[in-house]
Amino acid sequence: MLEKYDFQAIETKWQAKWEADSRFRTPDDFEKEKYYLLEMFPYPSGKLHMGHVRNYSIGDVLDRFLKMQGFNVLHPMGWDAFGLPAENAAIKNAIRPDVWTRQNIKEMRSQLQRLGFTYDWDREVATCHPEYYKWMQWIFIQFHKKGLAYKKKNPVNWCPDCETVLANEQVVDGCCERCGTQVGKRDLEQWYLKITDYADRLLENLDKLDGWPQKVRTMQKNWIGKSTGAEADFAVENFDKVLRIFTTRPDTLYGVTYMVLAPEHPYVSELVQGTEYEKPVNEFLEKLQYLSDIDRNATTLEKEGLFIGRYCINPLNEKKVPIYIANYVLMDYGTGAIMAVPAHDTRDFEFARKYGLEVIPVVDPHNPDIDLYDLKEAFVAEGTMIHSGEFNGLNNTEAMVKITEHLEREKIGVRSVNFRLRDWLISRQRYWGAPIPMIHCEEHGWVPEKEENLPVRLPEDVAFTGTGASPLAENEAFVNTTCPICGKPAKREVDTMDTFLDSSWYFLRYCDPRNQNRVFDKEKADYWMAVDQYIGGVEHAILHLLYARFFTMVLHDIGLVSTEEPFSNLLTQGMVLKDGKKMSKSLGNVVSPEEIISKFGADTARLFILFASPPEKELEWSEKGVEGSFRFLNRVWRLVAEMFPVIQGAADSYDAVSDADKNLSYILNSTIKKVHSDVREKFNFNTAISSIMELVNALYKYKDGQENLNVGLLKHAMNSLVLVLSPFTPHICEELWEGLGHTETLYGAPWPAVNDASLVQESIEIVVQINGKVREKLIVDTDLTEAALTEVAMADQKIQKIIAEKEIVKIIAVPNKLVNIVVKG
RNA sequence: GCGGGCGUGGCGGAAUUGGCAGACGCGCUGGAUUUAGGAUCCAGUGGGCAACCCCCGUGAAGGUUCAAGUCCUUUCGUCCGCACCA
Repeated sequence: MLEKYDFQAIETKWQAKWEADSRFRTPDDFEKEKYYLLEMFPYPSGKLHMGHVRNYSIGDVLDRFLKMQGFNVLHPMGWDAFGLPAENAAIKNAIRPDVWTRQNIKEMRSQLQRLGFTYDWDREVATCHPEYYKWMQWIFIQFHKKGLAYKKKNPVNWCPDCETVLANEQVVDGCCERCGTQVGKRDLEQWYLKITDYADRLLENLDKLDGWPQKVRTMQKNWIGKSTGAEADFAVENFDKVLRIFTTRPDTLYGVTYMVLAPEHPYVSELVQGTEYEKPVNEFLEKLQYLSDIDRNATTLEKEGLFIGRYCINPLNEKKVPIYIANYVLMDYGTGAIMAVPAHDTRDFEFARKYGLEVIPVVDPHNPDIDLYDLKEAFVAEGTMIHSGEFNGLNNTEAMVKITEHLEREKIGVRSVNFRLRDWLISRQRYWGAPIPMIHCEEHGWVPEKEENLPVRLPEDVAFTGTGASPLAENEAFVNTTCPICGKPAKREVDTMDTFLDSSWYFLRYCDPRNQNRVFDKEKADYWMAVDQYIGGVEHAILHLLYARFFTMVLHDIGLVSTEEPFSNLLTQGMVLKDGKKMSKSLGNVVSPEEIISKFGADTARLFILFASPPEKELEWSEKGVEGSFRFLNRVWRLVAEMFPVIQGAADSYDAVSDADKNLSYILNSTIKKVHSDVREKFNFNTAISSIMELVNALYKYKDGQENLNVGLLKHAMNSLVLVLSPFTPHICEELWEGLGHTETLYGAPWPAVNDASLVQESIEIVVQINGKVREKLIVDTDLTEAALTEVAMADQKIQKIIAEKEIVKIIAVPNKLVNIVVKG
């Protein structure tokens, strides 16, 4: 064994050995109990950052730990390799995106290996690889067959900087999620996936995902945004069409005092044509066009509207109400038209106030503090129906049902459900993505490429000018093809897929990554799926996780896999901060993993990251903290090295003779137990590590404080220490394990057994309180009864002194914990 | 505005779920050893007090309880998500 803790030599040695022995390959052993452990795969941007190191260190501890528990663990890694940065690099540095990406993958793969992670590299996938995107295209065609992929012309979010469209989900505060540029609108014909068909299931299943953080479930729930209500038809005076509105409050129909259309509503121009209102309406529309989405959607935006000179008739009470257009009504939700009930809707109330519109209360709160006829704000809570004809006196929630039924009976409305979730726009006007495998034929329209012709390969000779349109459109050899149906000349789709499609099923491909004939084998997928533990950043709470759920459901429905939900348990790890801020180049506070590894080693880097904070919390990077972790590993190293000659040849078994033996044995066994439960049940790696530190402290104390060392106990303690520490810092532990005389590698060695007998203590310290304040601590026999405990406590001199002259009101005794004496006077 | 989380020493963070607040680590103070040390070891380290076996202390205020960091009510601060979704 080496004299000094030479982490560099040790880490290189064991990484090479693991690799040479193929230690991390996972067989499809259907007989064994499986555990599918997955961390979100990275985009190969060039180098790993600390967030990656944290994410993958968490996963690696679990892998190593679970292997020790005997599970067949699938722990794969791959690359989310399509995407814009590669293309930008192509434009900027005149390097091909595939070359750039491959270089980055190579670099990052070697960084991952330098951290000692247990990935099964035989299962590596890269989404930009034709073997992968072939099946991506195949899946797209299956979606198309099921009617879940369609093309539609629509105003779409357009990022002028990235020069591509964005899904609604990729627009953050009206800006491009990636580059922050303000997003505009463009009318384009684009491919969509019908995720809205699955809205209800995506929502309902959330309740079953109890292994997910509540926060993520809530975010998805809000994103899907289901609201139940009714649609109702309002006739328009002197107009042949009816206006259909959507409301979640059909109970307030009698309180309607005006109507509001989205300015883009298709009826608006007809309604004002040739009237004095035409001009102001057009001006209003024009003004609105100049408003970006960001302003248009802000709640702070002053509500503005315009009467358009027309009236419509409330179908329930025949009341004639004016029609407005206003900036707060959106065309792309509901029907683009609302009935306004200012008494019971805050937005309508605000608008009515501004334009002096009538307010009619129809729900009575029975609250003396609220003057229904001089409302200060809209009343939106429950109450009793008033001014509502035959519905008067009902509770308003009952009235909702009754009025909806009435609408349906009279054929003037229907029960209706609306979702905020929109269909997923997946076309991207970019090069570096999977080509959408569709062909346009003059005669047959859009036709999928024949499956036997997949993949539709990305051509390599493409010019990147950086100007708007899809680069593939310039490549005639790519564009010109023949119709799969009639064989006549036809043109390929030149847009590529949103990269979120690639990452929506990669976890399924890992189950059978080299399959040439099928997307994946069902038996293998059924064995491995669902992912037992998924780990990644919370920034993917909505997009990626929702899309992946959607894909898995569709693939389930097609019969490709039995699982409907892909991820049973989800852990969202916190960010890595420096000086309280997110590490970023612009702030200049980035700590590079490489630097830490070369200075302290991978084990220290992993240990610090796991020790400094629980995984789901933010982690504050601390150079001093890293040094502390390094110090601890050195302390372990010296301890084992010093004990090695002492315990050499001893058996790994012992009788605890002295009190010190018993004490050490107790600490040892409770540490093994605690590390197990901290890791397995709670992912509390920080407390697991701190208890190992306590064990090391106890071992130092034991060895320095004893005349007669119990060598069997020490041998067992050293072996156990190395075992329980190994998931966190595998390299040093392998080296120590070897030094302790083991010939098999530590990876996959069984977890040490807990000796329950050692955990039973003869005596225990209890606390004696007077009126809830600790006054004395006593060592007593374990498991004393309440009566016996009380007796011991009362007999104590100090306690006697304090309670003398006082009246004892009550005594509470909790075995093995405390006695509380309540006194008066 | 709505929804969710979080407030504990100088710092990162513990506390078997109502039972000794501050584990473990960082930092700091003193000492030992060393030619030297940013190495190692020992002791101390929430505040107050000359001192204690005393008093105070988990953002603030109130409550429940023999007992509250933990439960309830109110409130302040902070972070995150959604944000005119009818």
